[in-house]
Amino acid sequence: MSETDVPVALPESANDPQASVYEMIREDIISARLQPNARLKVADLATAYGTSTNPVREALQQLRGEGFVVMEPNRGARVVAIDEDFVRDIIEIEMLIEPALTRWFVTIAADTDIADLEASQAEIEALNFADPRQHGELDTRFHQLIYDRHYNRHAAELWWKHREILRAISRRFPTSLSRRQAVLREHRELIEAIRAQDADRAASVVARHVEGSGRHIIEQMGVAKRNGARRSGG
Amino acid sequence: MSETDVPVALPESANDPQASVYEMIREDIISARLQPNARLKVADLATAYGTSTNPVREALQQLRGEGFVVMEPNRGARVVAIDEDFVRDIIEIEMLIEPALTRWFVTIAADTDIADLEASQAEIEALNFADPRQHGELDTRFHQLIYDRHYNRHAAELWWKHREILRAISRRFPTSLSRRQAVLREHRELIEAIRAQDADRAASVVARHVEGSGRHIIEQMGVAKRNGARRSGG
DNA sequence: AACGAATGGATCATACATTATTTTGTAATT
DNA sequence: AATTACAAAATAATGTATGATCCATTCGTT
Repeated sequence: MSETDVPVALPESANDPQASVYEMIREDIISARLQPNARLKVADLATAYGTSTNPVREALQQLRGEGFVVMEPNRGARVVAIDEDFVRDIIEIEMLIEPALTRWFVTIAADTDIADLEASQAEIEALNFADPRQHGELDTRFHQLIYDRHYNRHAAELWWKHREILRAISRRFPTSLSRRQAVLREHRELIEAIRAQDADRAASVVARHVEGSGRHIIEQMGVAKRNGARRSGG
Repeated sequence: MSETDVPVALPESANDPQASVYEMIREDIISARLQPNARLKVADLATAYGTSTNPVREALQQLRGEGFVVMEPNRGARVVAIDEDFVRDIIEIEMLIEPALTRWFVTIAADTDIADLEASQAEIEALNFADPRQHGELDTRFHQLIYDRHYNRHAAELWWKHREILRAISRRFPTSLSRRQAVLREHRELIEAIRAQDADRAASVVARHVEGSGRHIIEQMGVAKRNGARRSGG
């Protein structure tokens, strides 16, 4: 058997009969049920997800366009390696884009917008990280309130794409206590800066927020990797 | 017939028998042979490009991932409108990314790198915009010397994707004399800043370069649109 | 206007053909 | 015996063809 030729680790996110093949494969990549560098054989996937090969082929193309899958001509598809570099790359791009999107929001934010942000933040604080998955959704919604308002749909969609990847990765790891505190603090600080119409401050808070998020994810990935290596005998 | 239901304007970029369906459709979208908002019917495309439907469907998924095509469930694909907003969106993102990539290059550039840049610039000046297409290639190569060195492959690939779109659009329009001068001037200035290890200056030159490029494209698009409207009776 | 049939076309399911890659087996060479 | 070279077989990607099903729009009727 070759290098990382994962032995058909039956994916089985095929619970939701509503989900498309694309969504299921994507979910399985993100949740690491389909491991990094695993070969994605069309026929295997088709049987695993209970469809024909046609939808699988299209799903793989789509996933390639979104960066979840890499393909070589005549050699098929593989799961992209979501490693520290991958996260760092995305975070660096977000550290450029999110502050820019935030600046625009500061210039157009009305009282109702700020009220929405506060309501969203209140939900986050009420949940208090009890459910990682739900926290991820609330946190995403908080930032979405800011970025969805931007006229640059390309940039907003780029954020969304990156966000979904990062959220999915984060879901696999616990959030440290210090990171929890930082998240809440930075959110409050961001709302303050927006209320004060201080674009520079808002932008710098966001940059710090994104960087901290990335740093935390990468640290957690390192922890997981070390643990994984230790128990990889089973 | 519905709104923009382009009447099967036989694409026919099917000259190159080597090119994949994906490449041909992409080329036809970029060169506006497939017009904005045109419906992309799988069966039509298959016959037009001389393939079966399967490769077409896969190509469309890929193009969707790259933003050339928009799809609605059960309603198929359409060519995305490459209008002023589209260009502005991309340019704004590039105005964030390219300066950042450039800063890194300044920190690692060796004498040979600068020599490469100068050689590339010499080629550009020798051609002196005689062939728009070739100029586009040389100009792309010039910037590629800088960006390909970056460790952030995601960012570099994002640049490349955007670059190809912009280059293709530019090819449709002439370059004004003032823009030609600005391009040459800014390239030289960039080389100077890199040689002087002045990251700030290099970054600001690049930002200006990108912005000017976008402004020029958008102006030319406006000219073309007005001309097109006038002769749209034929 | 409301409703149901007819249509066009996307999407999905199969089956098969073709081609490129990888593996495997065998023989020749060192 | 180990290594290299190469042919044959297996594997899997890619392309073709065809029919079924589902969805959205159009059209005719009430």
